Amino acid sequence: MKNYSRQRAAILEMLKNTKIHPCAAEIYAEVRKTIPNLSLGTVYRNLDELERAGKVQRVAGKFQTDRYDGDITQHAHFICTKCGKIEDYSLEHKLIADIMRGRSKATGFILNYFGLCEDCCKEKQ
Amino acid sequence: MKNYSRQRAAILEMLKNTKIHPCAAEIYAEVRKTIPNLSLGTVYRNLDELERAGKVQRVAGKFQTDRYDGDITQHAHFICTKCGKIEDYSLEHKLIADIMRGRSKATGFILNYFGLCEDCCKEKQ
DNA sequence: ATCCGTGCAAAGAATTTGCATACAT
DNA sequence: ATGTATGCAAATTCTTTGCACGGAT
Repeated sequence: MKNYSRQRAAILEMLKNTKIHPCAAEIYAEVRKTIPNLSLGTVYRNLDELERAGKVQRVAGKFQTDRYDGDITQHAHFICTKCGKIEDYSLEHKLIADIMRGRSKATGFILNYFGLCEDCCKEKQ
Repeated sequence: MKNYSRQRAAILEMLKNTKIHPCAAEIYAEVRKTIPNLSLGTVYRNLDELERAGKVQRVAGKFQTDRYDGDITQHAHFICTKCGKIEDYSLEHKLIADIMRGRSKATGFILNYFGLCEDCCKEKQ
């Protein structure tokens, strides 16, 4: 996938330079400052595209709106259960080790991993 | 919260007895076999209620539809990137340790944890 | 009698899509 | 010239909500 549209490049750029893990509407509002006639549909299409190309990741969570992260290195997220803020943590962070061992005050964590299930592995194609 | 409606009890029961981590529509279809005039709004209202009461959990993920889990013990999910199937794993499972150490073939994992961020901790109330 | 939950249908929010036009190669 | 991406608006999909009625305590 090439990045030859201004829109796509600007969306990717914006995601690389923010720490707020924005949703589509927030990306739209921000990039519109540079490209005023940007449309929301274009944001959605490009987020799909960028995600499938592995240049961006959707944050796994319990949001009512998809949130995106321009940092595709392996890291953990802390998600505030009150305000929804998302913070990045390295996997080596002490807090994470504490949580995994049940020694932290955080209310909980989720560990989800991805891959092909057995059935899908068997299928040709 | 009491469980004194047939509908709520049936929804909870269904979630406790399935391993498919269903979405609201799947719960609706299943419970309707027993309570044919059940409405979808009631399913949504009860899922909210049950989640807030901690009797059920929404699965954190990248779905386009919320998925629910009647197992509220701490465990991990394996999510197939092709068909979307969700499988349960205990946190002690060897595969998880392997993934955490980068020794597994799974494409990736996410570790998200929840709690109050600093700002929200500071707020009165 | 009171409170809470329900079914139904309408409303709302988030996301996707069709189409004619415009841009990149 | 050809591919692909865009803006716009309509359409879909998922979820929430208002309201009058029914069931539980």
